[in-house]
Amino acid sequence: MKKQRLKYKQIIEAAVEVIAENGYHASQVSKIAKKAGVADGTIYLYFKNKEDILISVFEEKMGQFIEQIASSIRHQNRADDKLETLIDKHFRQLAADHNLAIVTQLELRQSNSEIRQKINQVLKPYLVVMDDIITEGMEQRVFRDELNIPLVRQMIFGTLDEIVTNWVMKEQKYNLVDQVPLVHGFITNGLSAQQERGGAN
Amino acid sequence: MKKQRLKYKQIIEAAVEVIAENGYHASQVSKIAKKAGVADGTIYLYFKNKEDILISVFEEKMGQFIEQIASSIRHQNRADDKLETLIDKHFRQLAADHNLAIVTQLELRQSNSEIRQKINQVLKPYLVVMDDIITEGMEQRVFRDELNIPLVRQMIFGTLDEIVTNWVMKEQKYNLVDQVPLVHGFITNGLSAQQERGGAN
Amino acid sequence: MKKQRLKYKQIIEAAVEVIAENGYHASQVSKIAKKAGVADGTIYLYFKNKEDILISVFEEKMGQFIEQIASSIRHQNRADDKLETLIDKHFRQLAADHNLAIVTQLELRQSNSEIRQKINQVLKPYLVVMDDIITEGMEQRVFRDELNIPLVRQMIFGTLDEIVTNWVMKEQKYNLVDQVPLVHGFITNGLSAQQERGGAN
Amino acid sequence: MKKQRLKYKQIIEAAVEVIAENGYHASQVSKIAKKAGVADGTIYLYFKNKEDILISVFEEKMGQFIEQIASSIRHQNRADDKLETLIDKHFRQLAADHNLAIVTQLELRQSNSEIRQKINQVLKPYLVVMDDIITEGMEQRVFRDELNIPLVRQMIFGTLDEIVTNWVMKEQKYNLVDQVPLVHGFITNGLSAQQERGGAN
DNA sequence: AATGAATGAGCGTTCATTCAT
DNA sequence: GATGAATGAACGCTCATTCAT
Repeated sequence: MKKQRLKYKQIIEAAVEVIAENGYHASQVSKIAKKAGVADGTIYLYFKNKEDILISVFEEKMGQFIEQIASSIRHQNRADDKLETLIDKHFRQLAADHNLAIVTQLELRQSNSEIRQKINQVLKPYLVVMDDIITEGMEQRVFRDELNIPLVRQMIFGTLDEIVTNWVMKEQKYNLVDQVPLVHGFITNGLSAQQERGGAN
Repeated sequence: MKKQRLKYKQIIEAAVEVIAENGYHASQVSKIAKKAGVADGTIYLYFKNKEDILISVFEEKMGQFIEQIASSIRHQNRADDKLETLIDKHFRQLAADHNLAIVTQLELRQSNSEIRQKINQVLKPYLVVMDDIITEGMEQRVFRDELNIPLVRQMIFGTLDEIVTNWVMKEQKYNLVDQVPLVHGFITNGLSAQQERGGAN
Repeated sequence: MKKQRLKYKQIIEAAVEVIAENGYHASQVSKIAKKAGVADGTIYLYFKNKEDILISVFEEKMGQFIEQIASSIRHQNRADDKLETLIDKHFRQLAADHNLAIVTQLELRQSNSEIRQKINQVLKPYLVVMDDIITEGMEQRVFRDELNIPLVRQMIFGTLDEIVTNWVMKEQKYNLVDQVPLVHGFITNGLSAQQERGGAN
Repeated sequence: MKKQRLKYKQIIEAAVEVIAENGYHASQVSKIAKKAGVADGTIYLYFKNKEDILISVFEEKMGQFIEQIASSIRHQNRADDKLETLIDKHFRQLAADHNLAIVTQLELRQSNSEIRQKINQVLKPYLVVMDDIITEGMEQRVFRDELNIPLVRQMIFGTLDEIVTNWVMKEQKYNLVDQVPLVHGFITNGLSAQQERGGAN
């Protein structure tokens, strides 16, 4: 399995297109096979079952997605700069591939909990990247130091994810990357040393 | 239809239980009927079709959910107090009904886009509540005044939603309501008057 | 059962209308009840089951139909005059009640063989009327005398029935009664003393 | 679809048998599949849906039926000879295939109007054959020349159809083909040059 | 007599997966 | 390796009939 890389890739790409075009529930294996230019049975030479296709789509696409972000922040020093880059790359990559955005934000979420568990495994390295930024931010005293890391990471991820999902559902009518500074401001402010309540003095 | 409120409620409750126990895709109408203690056909005296059951579950449960939050903040004045109450009630209500939490955070999201559209309609009043708080916060100068309201609301909703989803997926091992102050702090900080970047050092 | 004649009639009339409007397969008992202005359950105080309604419709309507024809020919003497009257009344009555024509020619034929057997029982007196005309015609030497009565009756009935059915299916665009002389000519010719083959000239 | 002729034929034959044995309404797809020796799903590789099976049965069987009649009369000259052949072949073919006779005369008529419309389309060539004979008969002065062709055709078809239906309903107790001369005599007499009314005496 | 809420059996169709070629 | 015909389990919904009121 997964030997001949070419056909494997073809099927993955076909799956993304088919799911983006037809929606999760109307994406039959036979449609993916047709789009990939192979026979239905051939799919099963490269993937264990339909579930495996979906997870593999996520692995392939998210693997690149995460690596792209990780490598972009590698040479940066300040946690809040890293965070800004992370947000920028997160938005930029999804804005650049509409099909992928549709698939990851809307369609793949219709899969059953078992598949979603596995998808979460794939996301784990991304969460680690976030956790590291938070830790660094606390060390650098860029962020408050009493932060509950998993909680903060959930807040950041939830914020980014919801914004992208809304953008996809609004049929990508506006420019997602334009939102980066606002989002970054919101998050860094939220994480920085606490002011007195109510602020404005 | 929807005449005899009693049986209608019975079926709604049964649906929540069945979906929480079996997962969205394994929730057959016949299972719901059995759990509700009625015949399969009886379901269709109260609901147009299966889809209608699911949407009604959301309407009933989220209707209460939102109303509970809305009425709790009605008598409060400060936007950040309102926000704290909103977060508290949001978490508290889902923490109090584990089945409902599973259904809304995990299972109902597997529905097709048509159902999800309708679910989003039900959520709309909640988003309005949030928008109002943000507007008030700006007027009261509790929040910065140049905020992009829809964007901020997405960030708040995304934050809360992701935290609850994580809590549900972690099988509710910890106390969700305990997280309220941290989350509230994160958000109000994020929204309050901007400090110099990076703050402390 | 069949006690209070009023409601019984109401239901029969409603059934004809419902079947004519909706077609046989879309004529649910509940629709007939609604049109008749009674509760579903009331139907079963007057009829054993749905099948009984359909047969009763046929009994009521065809009873009149046949009686009308029988009484019209009673005072006539010549078999071929009787035949002409029979054809005329047959066409005239169905032309006068479009709903009935639709129901008897098209819709009731979609019933299963069991019901159709019973419908045929209702038709029997009509066939006897035809048989009597044929017998008389032979005695009067208006028709050939070696006729196979059941066969001839089938030919006559088949001829009339097919013509009416075609007229109904053509949505009654032309005048059915206008066809009487031609049909009568065809049949009496067919039944009269045999000429040499190829006939007249 | 309809590729591998063998299985297609198997299913058609199975459908005829199942319908003849069980009646139209008790002929489930699964029964047809079982009788044909294929899986339920296989049916749908060869037919669009159940309706398509029924129409195809009619197309296949009636196609042959009509072609058989058409080719038999092709080399004949006199219209009344052609008519006799038509009646003979009509009766002979249905007498030779009892299942087919049951299906076409009784069961398929229970189908809804949509299917019956399509069945009528299939019959159209047969009606054209009849129309041609009538036209020729008039040209050859074998028949009267003022005939209303569609009406005459309806009378002929109605006659034949009713005779076959009666024979089927009488459970085929007598020999259908024996009736040919009588029926032919009735029709040609009916169509030949008019004698004075009442004829013989 | 009349109601109408409740019942529950019954079936066409889809589609992931297999396997003979 | 590649094919694609064949498989068969699974389920939402309808509607004639009943029966407590």
